[in-house]
Amino acid sequence: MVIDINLSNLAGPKLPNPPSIPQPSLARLPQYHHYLVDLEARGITRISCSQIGGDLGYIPVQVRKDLQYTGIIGKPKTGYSVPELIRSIETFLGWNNINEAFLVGAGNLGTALLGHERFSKFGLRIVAAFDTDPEKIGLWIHEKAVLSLDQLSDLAQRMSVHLGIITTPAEAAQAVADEMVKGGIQAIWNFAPVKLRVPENIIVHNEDLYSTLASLSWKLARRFNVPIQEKEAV
Amino acid sequence: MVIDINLSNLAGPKLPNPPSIPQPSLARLPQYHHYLVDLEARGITRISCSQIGGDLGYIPVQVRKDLQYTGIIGKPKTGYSVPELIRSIETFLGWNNINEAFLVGAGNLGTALLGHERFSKFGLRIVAAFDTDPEKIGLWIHEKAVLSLDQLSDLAQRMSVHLGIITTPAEAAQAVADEMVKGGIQAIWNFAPVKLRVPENIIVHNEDLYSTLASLSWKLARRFNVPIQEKEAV
DNA sequence: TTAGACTCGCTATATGGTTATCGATATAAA
DNA sequence: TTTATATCGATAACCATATAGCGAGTCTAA
Ligand SMILES: NC(=O)c1ccc[n+]([C@@H]2O[C@H](COP(=O)([O-])OP(=O)(O)OC[C@H]3O[C@@H](n4cnc5c(N)ncnc54)[C@H](O)[C@@H]3O)[C@@H](O)[C@H]2O)c1
Ligand SMILES: NC(=O)c1ccc[n+]([C@@H]2O[C@H](COP(=O)([O-])OP(=O)(O)OC[C@H]3O[C@@H](n4cnc5c(N)ncnc54)[C@H](O)[C@@H]3O)[C@@H](O)[C@H]2O)c1
Repeated sequence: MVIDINLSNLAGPKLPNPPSIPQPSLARLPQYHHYLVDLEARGITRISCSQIGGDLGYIPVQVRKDLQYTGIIGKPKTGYSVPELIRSIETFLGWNNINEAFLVGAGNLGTALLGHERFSKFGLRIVAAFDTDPEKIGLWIHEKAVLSLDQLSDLAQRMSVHLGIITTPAEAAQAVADEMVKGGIQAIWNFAPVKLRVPENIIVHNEDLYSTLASLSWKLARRFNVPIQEKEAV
Repeated sequence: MVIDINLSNLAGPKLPNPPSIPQPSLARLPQYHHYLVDLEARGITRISCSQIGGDLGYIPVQVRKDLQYTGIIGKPKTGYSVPELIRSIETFLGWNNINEAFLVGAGNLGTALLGHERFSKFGLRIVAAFDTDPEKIGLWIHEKAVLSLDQLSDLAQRMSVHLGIITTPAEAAQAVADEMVKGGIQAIWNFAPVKLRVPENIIVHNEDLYSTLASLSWKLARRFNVPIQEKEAV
């Protein structure tokens, strides 16, 4: 994996309802999706697991298992229908229904996310940003209004927004999460490198860039600096 | 749970040298690091696995195993020395030696990364950006020069830069990766949602935001729209 | 000084995801 | 029409990681 860091249960203690699909499989589905959309654009209508696996670097069995979770059924010899498979993944992931989201922390990273039009293709629409910096409140960033954090919980309730994105400094993240929970937000996408304390039923996913960085620098260090460690390594 | 997605073997086929630390453990180390730095700032000098686990949502055994990979040794009853533990993690991850990096794709996301000062605390210094857009070449973004992509491989060799960051659109990512490999870059941090084809010995980590998004929307969909699926779920 | 409790470190087991194997089926070519 | 081949779907073996259990050491407090 790139090492997936997947981590997979990086998030925390056990879930009440274990998911019916392995987390790593879930994480691979978007990759297949990107690949398939590209195929479709090139006019290819049918595809086999062996082909997908060959192109993406997985063994065919794994691809087949992953795809089976979406409920698709293929035909022997010919494989799957590309458009059907794309629809199957999208439906399975809930990318047909748009999730509206609030983003908090209109800084470097927040601005980048606000400007990412393509999210709407994947079921995500960021409808507003929030901040505490008076300089930022009132601005429009990538056609989205930056509002005061005070308004968040009230607006989230009134607009039935269920998804929150946190791109504030680490110190502020917990307070922001509390505010989101107060507003009835169900799921949080957290870019700050802290473990959030939220009620059991709230879904939290951390996007920890430092985890990836750690893997990279560990491997680079191992490769360059330290043939000494080589022998220590198991 | 958060569920980390990192998946960890999201990246691809097997590595030649299996790492001496499980990928999930590697991904958790930065979390401990953040937590410990916070503790140190608050003047706490000793810490136990139970305490760490309680605060971060892991069971003590797992914390202990993870930390053991860094080579730290604790004392019964008192636990670990906080500053010693921080140093141990930093050394293990190679965060003491700075890795210089080139970033390609000075767009939304690239700009955010270029502006992130704190990376230098974690062994990463982005020294220059590259782009193909004539409007961008020649600009300075967050005190870093934006150069033409043509110069990349030559400069990478001359400056001995070993790490490359890709924040271009998906279509351009493969060509950029090829250019990086040509320049002798050893490790690539890829934010574009594509599988890169690179020689065996190149380290690639994908930061696939869509994977996280997929998990979130799958869970939200499961929660809201479809009690029907509830019974299908295993 | 001594009893007690807490925590580390090691070894063993359990869980879950990945990989291999096998039979069935549809397509294509003979 | 028949035969060969590729692929799917399901089951089973395998492996990595997470969890549990146990013994040993050290600090605290009586
Ligand atoms: N930018 C990156 O490349 C990058 C990389 C890795 C991790 N991160 C993480 O992402 C987060 C954001 O990073 P950034 O570079 O965008 O930071 P930033 O400083 O550019 O932006 C943070 C924003 O949050 C706002 N903010 C501060 N306190 C707030 C509060 N209590 N409520 C609401 N808003 C508040 C600030 O006004 C600012 O607009 C950080 O936690 C950082 O560790 C960023
Ligand atoms: N911005 C986000 O929030 C976000 C979220 C998820 C994924 N991503 C991914 O990150 C990548 C970058 O996203 P973005 O929003 O920053 O895009 P962007 O369009 O803002 O920036 C892309 C930059 O790459 C440059 N570029 C294009 N072709 C190039 C080439 N061949 N060589 C060098 N540079 C080239 C462009 O000139 C532009 O400056 C995309 O692959 C996107 O899918 C971004």
